[in-house]
Amino acid sequence: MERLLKTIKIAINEKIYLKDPESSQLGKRIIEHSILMIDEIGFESFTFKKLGVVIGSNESSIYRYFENKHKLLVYLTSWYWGWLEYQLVFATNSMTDPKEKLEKTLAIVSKSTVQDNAFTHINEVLLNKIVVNESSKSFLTKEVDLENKEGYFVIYKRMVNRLEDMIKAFAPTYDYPSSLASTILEGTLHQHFLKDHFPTLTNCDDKRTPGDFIADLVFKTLNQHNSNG
Amino acid sequence: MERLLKTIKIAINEKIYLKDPESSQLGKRIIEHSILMIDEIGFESFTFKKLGVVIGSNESSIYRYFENKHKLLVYLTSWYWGWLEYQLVFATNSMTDPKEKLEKTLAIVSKSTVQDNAFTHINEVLLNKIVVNESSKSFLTKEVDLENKEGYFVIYKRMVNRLEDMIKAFAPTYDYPSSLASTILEGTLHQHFLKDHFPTLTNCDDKRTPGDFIADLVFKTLNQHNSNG
DNA sequence: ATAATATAAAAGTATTACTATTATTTTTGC
DNA sequence: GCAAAAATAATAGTAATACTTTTATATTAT
Repeated sequence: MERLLKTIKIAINEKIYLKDPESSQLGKRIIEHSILMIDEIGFESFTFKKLGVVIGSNESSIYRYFENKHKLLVYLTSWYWGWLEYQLVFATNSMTDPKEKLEKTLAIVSKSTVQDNAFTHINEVLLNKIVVNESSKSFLTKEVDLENKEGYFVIYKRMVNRLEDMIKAFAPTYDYPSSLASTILEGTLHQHFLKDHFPTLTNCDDKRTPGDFIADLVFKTLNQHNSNG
Repeated sequence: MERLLKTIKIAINEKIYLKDPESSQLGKRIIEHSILMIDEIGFESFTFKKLGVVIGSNESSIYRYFENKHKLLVYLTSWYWGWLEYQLVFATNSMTDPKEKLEKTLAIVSKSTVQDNAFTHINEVLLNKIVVNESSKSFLTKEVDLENKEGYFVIYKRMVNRLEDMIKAFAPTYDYPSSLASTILEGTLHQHFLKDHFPTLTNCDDKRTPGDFIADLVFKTLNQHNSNG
């Protein structure tokens, strides 16, 4: 998989950036260090000026890649979902049994991220932390409808729709396949957050993971549905 | 209920404000118009300066009530959860059947908010919209652990724990009562958001509500659990 | 070698998120 | 009803943010 991914590029909607950060060394440094910095100080405190200082570059040069830090966040989360989607499709493509396929899918979307060395300038473990802690801010804005229309969130939506399809294949008459799919993704992220900051609001920890909870929830729901109509 | 609530005050942790906004006319105007304004322009664009202009008061006077807009958001969401908690306890207190009680609870926490005239300066419908669109930003911060330790989120946590207790009463051996409880609250808000902005990611609309989805999810899960162990 | 492009440096602007000081108004305690 | 205290308003000021613009320098492509 590693070798294959080295030739693969996660395709991000061109409207999100002014200049493709994958097209230059500076662009890659922007991505690499924005991940480190947002993880370290949080999205609110993160600025292009501070980023410029640590990558030894000028604020104005960063503005030639991204209009503002919000679009950079949209880029980073899109990249993450594209990367996860790739893993998902790769791992489940050959599977035929709907149950196995759904199980594998849940395992992939809810597992703790491990470093993937295929993309040397992207730290996937930290990017996953950013998705847990910051990604809601990319769509909880007044501009969400406009940006959605422009296609900023297509990768995420495609991911939810893939999950929806797997749910339908396993339980064709279930009434809420897309609501369950979106709940799986958001719910998993939220349980990861609670595990780290509000342990009394979750039963998840290092032994019973958010993935275990979600798998239990999904299969209890769909099995009950399949057996009782 | 209306008359009773007129004598009730939602108790908010005193560390969240510098001066209790319920203690003066100016304070109430701050709350009233911050709700209108955050709903209208969004939390990012909302400033104390703009609020001062519309309430005909000075920026510096607002700073005597709240240190910054983040604490005001924490106050507003706390008030909302306290208000919902009150309705929940009031409506379910006399119930004895665990199933009925859980059903009623789900109905209350997931229903579309209607205006409550008991608190004249608070528009609960708009406040509910703010909770859907902005409340995640109150805890997705680098300061969350510190603020949690200071008790900023006690009301929300108490609400999740009440839900957890109802789940336990109905399904005493279920493994994930608090994870399910937190998923119910966050999931409901998220489905409301999707319904308004990403209709392809949810099956909920005006006919099949987020409440219907969540009730279906919860009872399918817990019934399956109760019958299969 | 020249032109085109990318990056860096510097300066400037409007706004934000405050703090501090002083003046004025309102409330309260006697 | 008056003085003291408290609350609010007005004004000014600061440092940082979120940019934009201009110009200079370096890099790359033809």
